[in-house]
Amino acid sequence: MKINETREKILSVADRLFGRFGFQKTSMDEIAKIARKAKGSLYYHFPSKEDLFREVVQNEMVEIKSKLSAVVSNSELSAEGKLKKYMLTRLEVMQYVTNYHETIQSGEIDHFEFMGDIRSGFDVWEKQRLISIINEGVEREEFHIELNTEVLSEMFIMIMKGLEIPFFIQGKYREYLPHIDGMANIIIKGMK
Amino acid sequence: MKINETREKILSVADRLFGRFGFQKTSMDEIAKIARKAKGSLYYHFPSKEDLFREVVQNEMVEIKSKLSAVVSNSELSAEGKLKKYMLTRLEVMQYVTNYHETIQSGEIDHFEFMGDIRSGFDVWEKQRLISIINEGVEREEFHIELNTEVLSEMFIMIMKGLEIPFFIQGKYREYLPHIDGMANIIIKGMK
DNA sequence: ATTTGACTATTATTGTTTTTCAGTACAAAG
DNA sequence: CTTTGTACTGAAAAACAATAATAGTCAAAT
Repeated sequence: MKINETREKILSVADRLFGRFGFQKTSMDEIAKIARKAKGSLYYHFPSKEDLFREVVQNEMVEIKSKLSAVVSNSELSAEGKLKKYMLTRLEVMQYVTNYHETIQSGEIDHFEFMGDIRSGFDVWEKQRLISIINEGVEREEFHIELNTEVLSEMFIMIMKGLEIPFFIQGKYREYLPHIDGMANIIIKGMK
Repeated sequence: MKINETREKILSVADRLFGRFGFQKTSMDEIAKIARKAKGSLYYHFPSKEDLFREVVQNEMVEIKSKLSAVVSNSELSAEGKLKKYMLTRLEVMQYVTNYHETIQSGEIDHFEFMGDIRSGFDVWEKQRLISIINEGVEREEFHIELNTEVLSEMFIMIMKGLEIPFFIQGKYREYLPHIDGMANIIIKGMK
């Protein structure tokens, strides 16, 4: 078995278990056992449990960005379509990145400092994508905005972040979902 | 000392202590001691600790509704002005109703069933006020909405609720506040 | 270079004892 | 009618100690 296969196996099992039981209630022994690897192997590939968790979360982040990038670069969509699709995709994809949310749910958000780094890194990334969509809309004369593009994208992020908690933590995904499109419509109409 | 003075004294001390330490970590003995009343007096006026807490929360609810009602019935404001002021006032006033938030913060939201009643009662109340503002705006031809008034007010509530968590639990009041007005502007512009 | 499983020091869990606390009872007094 | 103080109970929580689980190491094997 090649080195990468072991690594990937560990990561995939860790992803599943962390996602199901959270960081605390998943032991390295359990990961090792289910991945059919010796615990020593885990520590050969990852310096610590926290580092393994970080890598799992980072992989989920790559997944999120990839899905959202596909929306941003979809040339078949208008700027308006991109904004709407972005919101929907974000909500959808966030529902499945369980490890990313685990730290938020478990009270101590800042227990891992790297979560702060990842989060703020994503904030910067997301802001740039939204700015790019909005600018595209302005260039194509789809949007006629009065506010600063930067402020506008911050607003969008604020609303989307605000929705994360009722959607996932409080489990109102199904309850709220039907309104997302109408909400996006209002906001976008306000930019026309 | 009149009967109501004792009652009020107990309520005011309970409000302070519950707000500071939460329901669990505030004892009836402590309330009695600080209010300079005998514990028997507390149970003469309130059947149980939970009932006392309920009354404290209900009082906060009255406070919230009173502040928001003032906005809704302020004849000097346009419908647009009312919507903006409503959002700002709601965020502002929520910051100080600590007991109302206590149950949200402490994980078990539905620990007290009466909280659910109070919350959903407020939801109904709030929806009606927003509908009334929006209808007023439509009548005065300030707004030209395409969506159902009811759905629109739900949207507003959704956004405002979404903001509660980052604002109070995650303490981003100061960080987000400057953007509220711009956000309200966009949404309102989308209704014109 | 990788993988392994026994080994240790630390942390978490469990079970037990002690203390705290909600709620009651009541006699006395304003 | 309202308030007080004291004493009480049963149930829940805090403190503590014994036990088990687990993060991380390492020497030997592949």
